[in-house]
Amino acid sequence: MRLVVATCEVDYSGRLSAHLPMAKRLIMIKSDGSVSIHSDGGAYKPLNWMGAPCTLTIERAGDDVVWRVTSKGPDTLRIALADVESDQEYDLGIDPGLEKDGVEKHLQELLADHPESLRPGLSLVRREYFTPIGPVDLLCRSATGTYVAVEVKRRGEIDGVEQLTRYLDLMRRDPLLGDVEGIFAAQVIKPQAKVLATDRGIACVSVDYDALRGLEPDDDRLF
Amino acid sequence: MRLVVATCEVDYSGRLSAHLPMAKRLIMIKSDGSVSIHSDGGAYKPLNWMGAPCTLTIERAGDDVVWRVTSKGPDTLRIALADVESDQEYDLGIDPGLEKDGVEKHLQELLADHPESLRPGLSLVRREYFTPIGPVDLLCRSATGTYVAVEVKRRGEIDGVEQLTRYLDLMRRDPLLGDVEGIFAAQVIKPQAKVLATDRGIACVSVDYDALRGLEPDDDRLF
DNA sequence: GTGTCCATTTCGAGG
DNA sequence: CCTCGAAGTGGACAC
Repeated sequence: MRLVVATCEVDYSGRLSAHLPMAKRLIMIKSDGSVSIHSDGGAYKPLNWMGAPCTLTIERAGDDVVWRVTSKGPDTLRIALADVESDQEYDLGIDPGLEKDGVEKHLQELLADHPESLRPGLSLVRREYFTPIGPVDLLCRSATGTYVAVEVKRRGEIDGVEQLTRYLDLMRRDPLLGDVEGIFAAQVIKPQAKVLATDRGIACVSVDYDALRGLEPDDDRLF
Repeated sequence: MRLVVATCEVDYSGRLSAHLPMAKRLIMIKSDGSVSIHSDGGAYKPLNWMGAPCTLTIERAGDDVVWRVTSKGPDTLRIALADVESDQEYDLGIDPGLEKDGVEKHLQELLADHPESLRPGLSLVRREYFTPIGPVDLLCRSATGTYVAVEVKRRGEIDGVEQLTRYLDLMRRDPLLGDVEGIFAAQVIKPQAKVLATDRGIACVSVDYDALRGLEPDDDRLF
């Protein structure tokens, strides 16, 4: 990885056009050739970038040095360097990578193992029940035999309600299923999503992730 | 901005749990306090990060130094530093900021100038036609006088169809408009979105951005 | 401030 | 390889 701190002016042309006036910034060049230009503010997103694969060519225009970064497509990044304050290269090697835990998939697994936590008497028919427009997270059945489609989200927002609504519309046309109820399950459900769901006759359940995890045998929790 | 290149081990706990094994990485600390940890691969997204506002406290555990970055909420980033290869501070000042041009808005402008490219005989009534739930990109009228609502997207996905559907539902209740047809226009329309649109009687049009631009007088294209 | 929608999204899974 | 949905999404604009 090469780190350059320099006063520079940047122009991007490709999917859109963008321009950065002359100012001091950090230019990060990864060993795969990708380039990103960071300011000292904002979140982690760089001001401009070019993802790999790409090539860097250097042009000299009088006192100025211009880097041109090009990809296969029409994307071009032009970096005009005025003053270079620092230019250093580091050998970081390949990263062992990130281990995650606690996303939607895990929540879905937990609920698949404990459907009764969503509603007493509920039993699992299958996970990822396939419909022509995509898989329903959980297909369950109530004590009375009615099918119940469950959409699982980490955060319950309006999109998730729309998604479940589409599934329900489709499933209710299937004579093999008959009537299908809907449950929208999430750790936190936003008020607007709750209003929309209720208006459509969809039940909302707030899921306690830690409590659910407590119900599990804790084989794979310690690592 | 402070740049530290160091062998480190990182743990994040908050919205999820994540762990990074010991390896050499770049740690970027911006002047607003935000921290991001980058490897020498992948796109611009860091492996771990903590957005501002947050506070960094330093703990010493024998030979090791541990940085603890905490936000208001439950988010915590724990960085255990083994070897520090470089640690430098730069004063970048505030960035003058990015100037963009040429996204969905431009596509909408082009289509507003050439509605007949969407369907022969179509004429523009107005751009950004306001409804209580948001603006319709283009309101047009067909040769026969029927109103046509057009939703413009760079990439046509299922969300866009939902959006147009909501607008159409609302507009069709307006006796002043009468029947309203829908056109979903995008540079590329995904198959699932096309299926949903068709199922709802919404026409799909793939837009050739470059061809449209060719129809324009090219005053403002050169700069 | 909250809500909503776009993004040069990035990232991962699955067919 | 593409397609799709999720993200600790981030960012901009409207209300």
